[in-house]
Amino acid sequence: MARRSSRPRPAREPSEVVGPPNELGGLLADLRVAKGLSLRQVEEATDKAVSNAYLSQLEKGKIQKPSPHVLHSLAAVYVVPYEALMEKAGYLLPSEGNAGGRRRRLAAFAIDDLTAEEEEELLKYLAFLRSGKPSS
Amino acid sequence: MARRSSRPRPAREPSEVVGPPNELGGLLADLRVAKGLSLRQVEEATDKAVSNAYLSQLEKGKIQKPSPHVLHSLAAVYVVPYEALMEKAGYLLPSEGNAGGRRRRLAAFAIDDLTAEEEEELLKYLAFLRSGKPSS
DNA sequence: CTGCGTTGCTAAGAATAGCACGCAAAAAAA
DNA sequence: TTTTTTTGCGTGCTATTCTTAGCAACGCAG
Repeated sequence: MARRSSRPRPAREPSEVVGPPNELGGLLADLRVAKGLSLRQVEEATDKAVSNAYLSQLEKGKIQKPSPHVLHSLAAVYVVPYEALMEKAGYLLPSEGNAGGRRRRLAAFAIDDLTAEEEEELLKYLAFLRSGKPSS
Repeated sequence: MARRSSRPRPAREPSEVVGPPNELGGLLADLRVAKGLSLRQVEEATDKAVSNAYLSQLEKGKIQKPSPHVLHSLAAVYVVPYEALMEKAGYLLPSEGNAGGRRRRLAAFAIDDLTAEEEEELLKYLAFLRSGKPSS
């Protein structure tokens, strides 16, 4: 299997967000044992969102990129913050959640008060404005 | 700076992590058009991290759970912060990303690249939007 | 000892993310 | 016009996530 027809491509690394590969599994296992919970108890605590079998694979490092939905459920059971698990899974850089060092001045008008609907309307209008102009 | 407290807050079901189903596709399409980029130009801009074919399916709502890795790449191309796409994809609750209480009401989509004229046009349009619409 | 329940774990499969390839239509060039 | 390029989008296909059953080992009554 895994027979490539032909890939002359230099096998580009997708340059991922970041990621320690296997440490997540051990962390999840430690968290569970620290809470004194069994695999099935965790499954029950997540309201069947994470099966005990899948959690086992997760802890043994057989899953490389668990869905954020799973991480969120587990973060709720073990009390750790969701961000921490996301970071361990390689979905977030160590301090990516609150950069804020960029984008300043132009946002000076009322965008802080935008509702989601207004945001989308503005975006569509901007798309219309620029529909013929490649920037720069 | 007057504070608009009359934001129509959409009720949310406390069942799932979050539940905007298909809104992500339209948002991504709007962002791309607003930048004046084609599907293949975005693929190129992400350094082949997101194929044009997949981006098409993404914009048409055929993909339900895109990987955060994809969202990260797209957030880099369109200037929108990573958090925003994660939230639209249903991976984050509207105020989950920042535990420090720092409220970064983003909605700063392509604002970094706005020209002065575009900013003025947007401001006018926003004024128009808000003058004609009662709060739902 | 023989059930009976719980533990972690695995095998096999269903479901889906994501990509390479290619096509029809629109746009641009000739 | 015709030809070429670019556009978005559909079609297989692979890799991976996640699920449903089930297994072997353990402890504890009876």
